[in-house]
Amino acid sequence: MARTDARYREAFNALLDYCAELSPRAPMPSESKLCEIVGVSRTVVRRCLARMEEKDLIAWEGRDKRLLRAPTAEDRIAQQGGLQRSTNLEQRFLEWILKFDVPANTPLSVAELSRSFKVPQHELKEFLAGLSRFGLVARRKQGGWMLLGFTRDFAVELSDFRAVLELHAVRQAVDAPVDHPIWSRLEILRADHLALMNRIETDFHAFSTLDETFHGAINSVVKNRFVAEFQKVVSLIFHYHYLWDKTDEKARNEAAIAEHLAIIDALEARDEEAATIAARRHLKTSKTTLLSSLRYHDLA
Amino acid sequence: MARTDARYREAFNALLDYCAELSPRAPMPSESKLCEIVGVSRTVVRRCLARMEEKDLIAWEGRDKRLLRAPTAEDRIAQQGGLQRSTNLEQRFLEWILKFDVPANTPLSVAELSRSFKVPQHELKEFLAGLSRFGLVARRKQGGWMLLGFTRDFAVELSDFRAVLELHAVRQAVDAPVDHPIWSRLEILRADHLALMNRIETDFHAFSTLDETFHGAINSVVKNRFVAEFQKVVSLIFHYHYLWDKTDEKARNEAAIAEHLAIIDALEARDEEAATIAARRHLKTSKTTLLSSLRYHDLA
DNA sequence: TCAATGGTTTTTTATTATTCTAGACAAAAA
DNA sequence: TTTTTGTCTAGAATAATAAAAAACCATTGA
Repeated sequence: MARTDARYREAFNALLDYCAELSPRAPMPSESKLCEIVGVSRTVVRRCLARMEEKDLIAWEGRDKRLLRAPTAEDRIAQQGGLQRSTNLEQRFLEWILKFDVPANTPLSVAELSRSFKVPQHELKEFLAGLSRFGLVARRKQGGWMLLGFTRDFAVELSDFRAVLELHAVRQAVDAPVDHPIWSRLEILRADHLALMNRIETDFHAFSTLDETFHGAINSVVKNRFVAEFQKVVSLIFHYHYLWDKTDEKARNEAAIAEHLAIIDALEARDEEAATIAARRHLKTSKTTLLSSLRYHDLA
Repeated sequence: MARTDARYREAFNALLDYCAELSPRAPMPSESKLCEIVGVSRTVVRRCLARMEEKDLIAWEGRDKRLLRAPTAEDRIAQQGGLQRSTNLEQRFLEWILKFDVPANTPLSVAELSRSFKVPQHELKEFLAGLSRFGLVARRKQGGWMLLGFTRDFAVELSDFRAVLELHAVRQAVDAPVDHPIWSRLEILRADHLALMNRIETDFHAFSTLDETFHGAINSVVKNRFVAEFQKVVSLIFHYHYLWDKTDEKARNEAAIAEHLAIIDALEARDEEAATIAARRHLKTSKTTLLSSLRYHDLA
C-alpha cells in the first residue's frame, strides 16, 4: 500500500551503473554528490548505500565509502512490474475519443479509463481536471466526470478560436526578419507541398501530417505559452478529424494544398493583406470540413 | 477515513423539508421519484428512508411509505463541521499569490495550501493540474508543484495574448447588430466613466472595478468557451495588479478612463479602424503598467 | 404483457491512512 | 570556515476503504 519505492529501485540501479565506471577500492563521492548524479534525494541515496553495504558491494564507515567489487547483473534490483508510461496520456486519450467516436455527454469512468490506459487513477483525475479548462470534459453533480465532447458548438468555437490565433500568427510572420527560421521552413514546406501534389493520386492521405507541420510552422512564429498550449490540443483534434472523415478526401486535400501554397506565396511576398485573405479562406475550409465530418457522424 | 457521508446528511434534511410539505398519512412517491427530488442516488434515498423509519417518522413496507408525523427540528441530522466551500478556489488562490506577492519559482506545498485554503488535498492537486494548462504552475521533477509565477516573460505573453483576444472582440463588436446588448451596456459604461472622471480626485481607486466591467463587456461580444476561460484568469490577474501598484494611480486611472472613452466612441461610430487603434493603444498602456509593477517589485 | 418499483449486488468515486521521499538542522570532520 | 553526515520533520504519491452510484433482477399491479 501507499507510495511505491520505484524511485529507490531506479536510483539503486543507476548507482550500480555509476560504480561500474569506478575502479575498485576507489573512494566514492559524498552523499550529496551522489544525489546530483542520480537525481534523487539524500534519503534515497542513503537507502541505496545501506543496501550496497549489506550486499558487500561497498565498505561504508562514516565518510569513507569504498567499492569492494565490481557490481554484477545479479546485484540489480528488479523494477516493480508497472513502470507504465503516463506520458502522452493526452494524445492517447484524444485518440481514443476520436477514433472510437465517443459521443458527447458520455460519462467517463475514471476506474475504467485507469485500467485501459494503465495509468493510476489520481493521475487521470488530474488530467481530466486539466482538460476541463478547455471545456472538453466537466465534473458531474453526482460525482465523476463527463465528456462534453465534440458537439457542433464545440467545433465552431474551436475553429473560431483557432482562426483568431492563426491569423495573428500570420500577421506576425509577415513582419518576421529575413533571418527568421520561418522562411527556410516555408521553403521546405513549399517543396513538400509541390512534391505531394505531384503524387496526389496515390499519396493523398499523406496530407494530414503535412497539414500539421504547416500549421505548426506558422504558429511557431508566435512565442507564447498560452498559444502553444492551445495549439497542442487544437492541432491534435484537427489532425484526427482529418484522418477520420474519408469523404472526398483526395479532392479536399488537393484543394488544401493549393490553399497552403497561396498562404506561403503571400507570406514570402510579405503581403499582409493577401496572406490574411488566403489564411482566412483556408481556415474557413477547415472549419467546414470539421463541421461536415461531425454532421456525417451524427447521422450514423 | 474514506468518503464522507455529507451527501446522505444533506439528502436526509432535504427529504425532511419535502415531508414537511406533505400531509400526514399521505403516501410518499416512489424511491426513484424521491431521487429526482433531492438529486441523489437511490442508495442514499433508501438510507434516508431507513433512518426515517427507525425514527418512527414514516411507516415503510415495500412500496407503501406513509408519513406518520410532521418532522421537527430535532429530526434533522447535523452537518459534519467541514462543508468547506471549495468554490472560487481559483480566485482565492490568485488573490493569495498577488496579494502576498509570492515570487516566481516558489515550491508549492499541497499539504500547506490544503490547510490554509481549507480544501481537501486532492482537490488542490486537480486545481493545480488545471492551472498548469495556463503555464502558471508546473510539476517538479522531485515531485510536488511549483509556481512559475509572474515573471517578466509571463507578463509579456499574457498581455500579448490578451491583446489578441481583445482586438478580436473589438472587431466583432463593430459588426454587432443594433439590437445587440453590447450597445446599451456601452452607453451605461460611458456614463459611469464620465461620472468617475468628475470625482476622480477622490474616487480614483474605484477605477479597478470599472476597468474589469469594461473589458468584460467588450469580450462578452465573443461567445467562445476558450476565450471565456482565459478571460477569467486574465482579468483576475490584471485586476489585482492594478489594485496593487499604487504609483501614480490617479494619473494612470485618469488616462485609462480617457482611453476607454475613445474606444467607446469609435465602437459607437462603427469605425473599425479607429476602434482597433484606440484598443491597441489602451492595451499597450495596460501592458506597460503591468510590466512596471513587476519591475517595482523586483527591486523590493 | 409490460412498465414501473423495490430488493440486492457490483462498480465507482471520494477521502483517509500509510509508506516513501525530500528537505532542514545541527553535530562532526576536514 | 566549509563540507559532510546523522537525525528528524514535513510532504507527496498511492493503496485501502467507506459512501455513493448504477446495474441487475425479481416482483408488483395495471
